[in-house]
Amino acid sequence: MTTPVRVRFAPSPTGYLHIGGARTALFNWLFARRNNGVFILRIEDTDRTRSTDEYILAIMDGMTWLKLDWEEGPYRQTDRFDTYRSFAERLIQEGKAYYCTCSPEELEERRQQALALGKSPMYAGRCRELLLKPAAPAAVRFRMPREGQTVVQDMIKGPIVFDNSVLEDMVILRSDGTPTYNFVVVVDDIDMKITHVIRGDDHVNNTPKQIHIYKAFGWEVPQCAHLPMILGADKTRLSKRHGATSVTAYRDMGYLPDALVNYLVRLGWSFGDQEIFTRDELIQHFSLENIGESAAVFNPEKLLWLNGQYIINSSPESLAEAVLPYLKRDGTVAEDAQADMAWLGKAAYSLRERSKTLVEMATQMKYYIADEIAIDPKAQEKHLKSESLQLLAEIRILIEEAPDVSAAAIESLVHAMATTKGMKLGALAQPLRVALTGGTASPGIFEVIEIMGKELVMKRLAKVIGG
RNA sequence: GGUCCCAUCGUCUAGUGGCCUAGGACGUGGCCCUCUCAAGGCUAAAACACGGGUUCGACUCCCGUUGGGACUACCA
Repeated sequence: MTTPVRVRFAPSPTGYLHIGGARTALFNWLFARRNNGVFILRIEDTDRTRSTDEYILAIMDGMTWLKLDWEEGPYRQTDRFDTYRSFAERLIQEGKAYYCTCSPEELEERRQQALALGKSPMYAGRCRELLLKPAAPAAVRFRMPREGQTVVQDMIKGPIVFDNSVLEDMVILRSDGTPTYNFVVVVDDIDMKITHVIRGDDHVNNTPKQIHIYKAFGWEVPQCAHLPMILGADKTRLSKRHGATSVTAYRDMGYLPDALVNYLVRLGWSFGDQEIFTRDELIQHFSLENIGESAAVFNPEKLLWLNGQYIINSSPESLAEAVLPYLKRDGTVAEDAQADMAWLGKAAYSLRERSKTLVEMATQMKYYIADEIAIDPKAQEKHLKSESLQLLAEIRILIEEAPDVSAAAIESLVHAMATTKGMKLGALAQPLRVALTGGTASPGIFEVIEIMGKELVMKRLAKVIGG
């Protein structure tokens, strides 16, 4: 009987859910699902000046959109300050932590001096042996061992060895009594019985410090797995200057959550040559062993391709659902309109191979829906000359008199007309396309006619031909 | 500066000592299909950072160099 897997995603609410955070959340979620474990959301808001409720909501919104559901939480660390203080108190009692009255200004000054001398800027331990009593403005520092080594057994990178001499006596309680990150993480992970800590590898240097806190309390250290970073095209850590980095920005740009998840999971994880996975396949195949060890560059073009693949493989029903919000956002469909979802599905489905995003799809759908369309001047110039207009007039009569405007029916009519005139189909199809869609690119023109319906087609032709 | 991590096509990656004249995917070029644009099919160019070992044999193991990244707060 093994202990049940419990993992957590622990973002700090100082910004929206970004690409890197989303991938960390995703890997935790996948690991939990794969192992029938529990996925916990914990908000690390001990920095009260930078954390906001708005960001907490935004993070949850992002996770919900990506369909990363959690069993427990969101826990908020600001709700747990009493717990942290009592734990810290215990450390002080046992001499494992001590009061420090050095002011931030002094510390900064000493750091600069050390740096100028080419020495390590870490806290030298001035108050370490003073056995100070709790004075008004005093921080509490953890007493790190000065000798020996600490080994982090990382599930992705293998053993990582640190000399204890490089470990700083870090502050665990600020002088205002609030706890700091490296301390609360450990208290919470134990309190929440976390079995596996899966996080970004920007935390590896924190890990040996945290290990000593576990030990100070006599606790067992969870398994840890440090994920490689996600980089921008310039190979520096992905940030705002690399363009869109928040998850919701991708929603706004018309990406499907499953596509983003698929892209993110393949950034650092692989399963042979497979590129596209269903959620179930992901859960089934996911394992920490298949995670790479090197940082990965975020490639928007591959994400775009994947999104296109997901759109192509979507059903008409799900496309209708997915694209509707964008149609409303554009004002193509009225906010309060009762949409004909079956028709919408058919229209969206016709554009699935031509839309890399839902935004592109919604844009193209305008010509199926709008009363008036703008005609591209270049297209008009090329395809709507007077001879073309005459042909269109003939086609207009053909369609007018047609008992049904199914793609097949109209196609055979127009084909026959082309044959009679000894013309190529394109000579008829292109003017028709420009007249109906306003441009030179669209789905098969007969499919377009079927979807538009006779009334709208007649209207568009009348507009172009005149009369 | 110190500590730690990393190193296969431009990018994501497969590869766990011989299966590699290094495979797949995105992107790029060409061809095919075709009423347009796509989608799709076929195809081409494109990589084991470098130097030492270990071994009968290294992309794979070890060491070093170089390069990149992260951390180095009373931020998380």
